[in-house]
Amino acid sequence: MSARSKLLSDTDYAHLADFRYALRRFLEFSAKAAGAEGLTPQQHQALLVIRGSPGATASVGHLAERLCLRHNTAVELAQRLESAGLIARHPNEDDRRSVHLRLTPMGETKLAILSQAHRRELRQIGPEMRALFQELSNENPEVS
Amino acid sequence: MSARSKLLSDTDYAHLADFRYALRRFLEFSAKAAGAEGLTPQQHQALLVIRGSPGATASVGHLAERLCLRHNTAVELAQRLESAGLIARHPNEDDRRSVHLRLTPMGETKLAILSQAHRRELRQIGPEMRALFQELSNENPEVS
DNA sequence: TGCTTAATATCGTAATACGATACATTGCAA
DNA sequence: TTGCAATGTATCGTATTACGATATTAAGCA
Repeated sequence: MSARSKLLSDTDYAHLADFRYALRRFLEFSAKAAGAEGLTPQQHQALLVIRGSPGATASVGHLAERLCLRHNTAVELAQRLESAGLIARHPNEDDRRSVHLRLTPMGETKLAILSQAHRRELRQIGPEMRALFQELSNENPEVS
Repeated sequence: MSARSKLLSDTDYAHLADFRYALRRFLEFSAKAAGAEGLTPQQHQALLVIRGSPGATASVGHLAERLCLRHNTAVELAQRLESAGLIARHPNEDDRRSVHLRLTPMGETKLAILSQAHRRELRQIGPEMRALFQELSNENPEVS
């Protein structure tokens, strides 16, 4: 019975699939919202990382870490954000290898709009997501 | 006060950022797990959609819908899955425009391995995710 | 000073999602 | 039944972007 319980039933697969579908719809919502503000999804998330970091500032390396990206990808993303006028680079006086990324007023405004919309959406889907986690956690309850 | 409550504090941004970070780490876990089985993330998710659909079969259109992709992208994805020997196409007798996509034994095996790992991971992060939803839902509690 | 490490930057490449478009089949209406 | 719009799948060219490999600059330390 404990060996059997590791196998997945049709229902288990359906639950996993439903969870991923919910996730994708959220990401789709997020991408559309970003697009409505003229941002790519990654640009939006980069702004959120920066704004959500201590002092509302982040280094390129920190950005990479929080976005689960390689350093060079974060560099390119930061360059595009700067070109778009959404962030500014400030020299780091303490370590001149490093750079402080900070939002411009335009970046602030767009992120504020997006974040309000996202908080609303997350509150909407919260109950469904919690239920999905519940279902996934309750299947085959006491199994190694 | 009801106008003020729509604005976001530093903490609000941090919570949103933490939530997205948790999401990305899960997606990163998922991508790595798929890669360990020789699959791209989209291939894995396509297998899950098909397997989780009624009758363990799905049309290209249904695949597109559940993956939040355009039809043509789903076609290409299905082609790559077929080339990789992970799915097979079966003619739909009822509607010859349509195709039934179904997992091959190899697809079944790899999806089973991945799904067990994912269920484990989701049970792990479930409490954290629930807490994050909680925090997001509890900020500025009674606001339009 | 010289060496190692760390942070950011540059460049070429590959993967993939998309728009536009085409083709085949179905179903409906006249 | 014939014609036409709608539906499902397929093809092709393009653009974006994440990556690996590599380079550059600065810090830390023996």
